[in-house]
Parts: sequence; structure tokens; C-alpha cells
Amino acid sequence: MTDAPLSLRERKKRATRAALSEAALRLAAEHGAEHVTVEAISDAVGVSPRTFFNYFDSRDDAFTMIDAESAQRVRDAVMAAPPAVSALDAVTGALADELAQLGARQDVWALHAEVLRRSPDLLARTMGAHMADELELAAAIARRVGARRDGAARDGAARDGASPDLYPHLLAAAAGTAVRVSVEHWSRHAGEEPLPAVFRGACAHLAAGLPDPPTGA
Amino acid sequence: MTDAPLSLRERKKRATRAALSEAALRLAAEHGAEHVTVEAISDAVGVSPRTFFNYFDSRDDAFTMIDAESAQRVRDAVMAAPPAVSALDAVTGALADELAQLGARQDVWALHAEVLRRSPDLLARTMGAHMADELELAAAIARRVGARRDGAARDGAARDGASPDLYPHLLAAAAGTAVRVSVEHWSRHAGEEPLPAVFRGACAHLAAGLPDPPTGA
DNA sequence: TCACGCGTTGCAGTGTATGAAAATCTGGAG
DNA sequence: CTCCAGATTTTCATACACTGCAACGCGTGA
Repeated sequence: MTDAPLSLRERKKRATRAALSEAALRLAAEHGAEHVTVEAISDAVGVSPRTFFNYFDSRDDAFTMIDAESAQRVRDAVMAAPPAVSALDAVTGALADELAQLGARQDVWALHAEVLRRSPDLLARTMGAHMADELELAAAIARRVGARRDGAARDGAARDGASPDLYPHLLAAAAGTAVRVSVEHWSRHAGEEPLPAVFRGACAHLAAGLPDPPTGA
Repeated sequence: MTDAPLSLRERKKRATRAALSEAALRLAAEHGAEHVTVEAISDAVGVSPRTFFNYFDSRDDAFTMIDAESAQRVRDAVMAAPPAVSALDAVTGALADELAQLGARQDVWALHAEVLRRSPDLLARTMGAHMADELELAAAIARRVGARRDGAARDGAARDGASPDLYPHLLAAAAGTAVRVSVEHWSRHAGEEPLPAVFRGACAHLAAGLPDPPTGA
């Protein structure tokens, strides 16, 4: 699948990108992100500052774009889930799988969390990027939902008066919210509970309709 | 209520800020946000570029920070709601009120929506700012639910292991999600349905636990 | 009116980001 | 081995974003 014969060129490109990203994270964790210049990152890797911008559209991207393909994997998983599975379960399942496999690059993500904790600007930017992903996830959900009830009405297209495409966007956004809140909570209580478990708990709350605080009712 | 006797200085300051914000929005809607320089905005208002940065920490803030006090009003409303009202209802009610009164500056918000539609960067930034608001809203919710059950630690979700403050954050985030999705949906289908109605619908979906695609309703 | 406080302005300097052309490298063809 | 074609990196130039500093001018209260 990902075993295309990587040319030397491609390998060097990926190495450079990874080196830039890691250097940025390391320097930011040490000195604070706002005091890390593009020049410093480039020097640490041994390339020119101009090259940095060949890999990242902005300085902050080096801090925020850790795994660019993650969103695509989730979308593919959602689309590939068996038709018997509800859209809600397909989305939560795909996200849970992704979060579970996140432990692999644990060192990098720990740095990432440390950097975000120290600079709210970057945290906001990261969340904003996640929201952009949500819009594409919503499109995937819409295709899935549309395919599931294609049997009866073939015209299909929106004439539903009130909410033709509200549900996919809402589900995607809610799922993103669950991920975000879970990660925040998880990083606040440094690893008391495994991330997937926290995520499942958040999804349970949401699926129950946010009934009420742990008090009665 | 908020009619403290504004000094001439204060009035001028607010006028300048509003003028800068409006000019920024108008220029961005016309030429695209990325082609609008600080100098252009300042010239349109008749102040120096340096003064612009006395009002906004960054150029993008002029596009995104339309109403800085909105979040504060929502927090106050949540805290002021009668104890008999559930936290969920208090939050949704406060947000619905805020959204209802949003029609007042409708022209400004229409410009805002147009700008965000054309530049995803700013949309991401806006969402990030909303998320920062959500954290403070979560704190307000935590105080509220904490006050309601003073001392009596009860069962409920406490058996999820470690979830002392997951619920407030989740509720705040879900509420923010409902607002965001509603506004997006509302601006996509330019005003077919009043925004508060869309918001109520989104909340209904969430309160029902995202059951499944809306097959008919 | 006068002086003080506060906001505004010009200026210098740092850092981000982009386009273009020159220099360098990679993967092959002859 | 040599040389070429395409891709990548670098150098150079330029525009814009943003910040501290010092001077200036207008509201504000005595």
C-alpha cells in the first residue's frame, strides 16, 4: 500500500521535512515557540531559510502539521465501513482506531503537546486545521449516508425543505469535538487513562445527548 | 444597562475600532482578505498603520474579532440562570438569545461570512478563537454545576474512572459546535430559515444523541 | 488657562513570506 | 564515463507584518 519504491529524491525530501518538523518542535519546546525563528530551524537542519518555505507554507505549520495524512485515513475508513454500520459508529470507530495508533510516534506528540500547552496561538491554529478536516469528513459522511438510502428515491438531491445536509456536518463536527475534548482532557491529566478510553467516554456522553451533570437525572 | 457615561475619548476609541473593523471587512469582501494590507485599511479610515496595531494584535484580528464581548455575555447568562434550569438548557438558552440578537448587525455579519467563505485561513483562525472562548465557558459551567451539588459527590459518570471535569468541557465544546455548524449551515443557505431555528434544530439533534441520518425529518 | 494623561504618529529594526534566476543534485541515456 | 533533463536548493531582491521608542497633540480635570 505505502510500499511504492521510494526514489532517493523522495526519501531525501521526506527526511528533510521530518527533520525540519522535529527541529521546530524541539526548539519550541525548549525556548517557546514564539522565540523560534525560521532561520534557527533552518540552521539546525542545515538548509537555507528559503528551503523551509518550500516545505511549509508558514512558520507555524512546522509546529502544527505533524501528520498530514491522518484525516485522509479517517475518511477512507468511514467510506469503507460496511453498510450495516451506522454513520455514527463508522465515524467513532475510525477515529478510535486512529487515536489508538497515535501512541507510535509518542515522542513527537509529547513535544507537540508541550508546545501547544505553552502557546495558545498555535493551539488555536491546530484546532482550526482540524475544523478544515471536518468539512471534508462531512462530505465523506454525506456520500455515505446518501449511498445508504439510494434504494428508494433516486433523485436524492436536496429538496428536504429544512435540513438537507445539516446532519453530516453536525456529525463530523461532533466527532471532531469529541476528539478535541478527549485530547485536551487526556493531556491535562497526563495519561491517567488511555486516550482511546477517554474518547469512548466522550462519545458515550454525546450519544446519550449530554443528559446532565453527574448529579441526579 | 451598559450605559455608563462614555467619555469622549472612549467614544472616539470605539468609533475608530469599529471603523477599522468595518473597513477591513469591506475591503476583504471586495478584494479578498489576503490582498488587503494594513496600510490600505488604515488609509480607508484615516489613521496611521501604527495606530492599527494599537487596536488589533494582528492584521487578521480585524477580520475575525467582530464582537469581543459576546462570549462574556454568554458566560454571564449561564451563571445567572436559575438553579432549577439544567446546565444544558442554560447554555443553549444563552446562546439562542445571543444568536437572536445577532440579526441587529446583520450587514456586518454578512460581510464577515463572505470573507470567511473566501479564505479558509481566517475561518480556521475564527474557529480557534471560538475554542478559546469555549475553555472559559467550560470554566463557567464547571462553577455552575459545582455550585449545584456542593459537597455531595454522587455516582453518575463518576464511575468512568477519572472524569472530574470532562463534562463541562464537553458541554461547552458541544455547544460551540452547535453554534458553528448552525452558522455555517445558515450562511450556506442564505437565510432560508432563521438562525435561531437552525440552532434549535442542531441542539435537538445533539440532545437526541446523533441517532441516525434524518430519513424524513 | 495650564498641566497631565493618554492616544497617535513617524521611524528604525526584526522577522515572515514570495518570486526569479543561478547553482546544485538526481536519475537516467548515449 | 559523459552528458542531459528535470527537480531541488540556494542566493538575491522585495513586500509586508509587527514592535519598541521617542516626539507630538488632543481630551480631561484642577
